[in-house]
Amino acid sequence: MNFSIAEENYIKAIWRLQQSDSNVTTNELSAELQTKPASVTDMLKRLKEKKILNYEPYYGVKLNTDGKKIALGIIRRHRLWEYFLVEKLKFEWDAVHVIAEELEHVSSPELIERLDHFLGFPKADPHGDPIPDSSGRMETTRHISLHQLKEQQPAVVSGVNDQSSGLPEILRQKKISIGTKVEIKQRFLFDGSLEIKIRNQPLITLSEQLAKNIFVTPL
Amino acid sequence: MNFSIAEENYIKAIWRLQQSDSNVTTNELSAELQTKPASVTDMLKRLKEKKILNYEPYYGVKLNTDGKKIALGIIRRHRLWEYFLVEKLKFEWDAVHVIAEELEHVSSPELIERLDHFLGFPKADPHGDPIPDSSGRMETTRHISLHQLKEQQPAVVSGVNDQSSGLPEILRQKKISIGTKVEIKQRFLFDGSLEIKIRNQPLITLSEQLAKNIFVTPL
DNA sequence: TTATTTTTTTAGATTTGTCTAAATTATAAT
DNA sequence: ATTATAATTTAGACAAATCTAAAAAAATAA
Repeated sequence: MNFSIAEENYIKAIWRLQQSDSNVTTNELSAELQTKPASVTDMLKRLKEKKILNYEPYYGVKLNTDGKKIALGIIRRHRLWEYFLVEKLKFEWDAVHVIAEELEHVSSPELIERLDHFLGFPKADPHGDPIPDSSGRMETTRHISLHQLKEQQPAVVSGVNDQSSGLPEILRQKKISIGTKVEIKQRFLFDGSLEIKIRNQPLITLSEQLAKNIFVTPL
Repeated sequence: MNFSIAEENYIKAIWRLQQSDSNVTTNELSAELQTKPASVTDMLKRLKEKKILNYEPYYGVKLNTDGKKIALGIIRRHRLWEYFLVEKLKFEWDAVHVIAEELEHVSSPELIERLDHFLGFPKADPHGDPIPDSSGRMETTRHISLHQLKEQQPAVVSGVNDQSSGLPEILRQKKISIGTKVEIKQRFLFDGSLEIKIRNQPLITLSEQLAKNIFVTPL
């Protein structure tokens, strides 16, 4: 079956919300996609017709097996293009998300297989998010946000939010990148800011906002 | 101003037809785009609103200066992507046209400038068609089809039809590629077929159909 | 030059994806 | 348990891009 760009965007959004939430509501989708709830309802009815999700009026929506497979195909295209944009075209990673959102809808399977090969079958995109293989399998790097990390618990930076711009600049300044070893030394309840230790450098301060956009894997 | 994918396809089609025809008719466009003449009329009225072409009911259409600039931007994107697909992803050139028709609508100017840089600022796409620079200028390689070449007139193959599939296979077999020196030795009026000479090889026969899809620059 | 054919446009309908406003259902609060 | 609030759906409208059928204009042929 074939999906329009609008449909693909809904599928992707449902998949993303479903990761944390299992059952996705109309309002959540409406916020995620910047459309009105009424439009979401319309689209969910159409996608239900296409048998890629379970939708019960008033009770939210969930992708079925087919729907998840389609979603992972879109994610795969998105992340491969992001990798291409950063590795080959030398974009900063905060600039690539918007462009990849367009490229991901180009629908030639052979294009994607060749792109994957050209890029050397990367396992993760520039934000640290895993790239599904052609059959939809991907590493489940279960990372949490640095904000959720326990104090004194060593961890490695494994990703950053792929939607937020301006992140590379501040991370460069703070000398944080994917792979950096970090540990929370102190947490201020007043503003949620953190004092963290990086290798043998002096303590640095991160705002709550920043810590929420950095993902880590505890060691 | 911003154009939809449908609008861009019309602009590109008008530009292409305008090359040989100056004044483009509704029916020509309808044939080129595989739509009904009535749909063409509708779209021409909308594009006239946007002031990128001159359209007089019953008297055809012509892109104005702005329209040509937009068209050349689309052509630029198309041809750069074709070059990428062949040179980097190792597609055969008859496979790339359809994919490039999708990629050409991805609308980030910075993407295209970086892609151009990454590819080394190529002057022509894999079919020999010149790539406009970022301000819309391009080499006017005035090539003619091999079918139109005069007998005994030496020429160099400078391009092939970018829309026809199966061409690389037959050209590989006949040992013809861009840059090959050719000369027509004999033309048969019966079926339009040609006997041509390539370097120091024995004469080979090309069908009229094939000769019409090969472009040459007379020497 | 008049009639016929072809081309083009107009009128009205359809699909996709969106919206607003109103109605309905579910959830939370008293 | 009833009411108020919040979430969701329905109904009806709209813009973009297409279509069919009919009307109008231009080109061609008798």
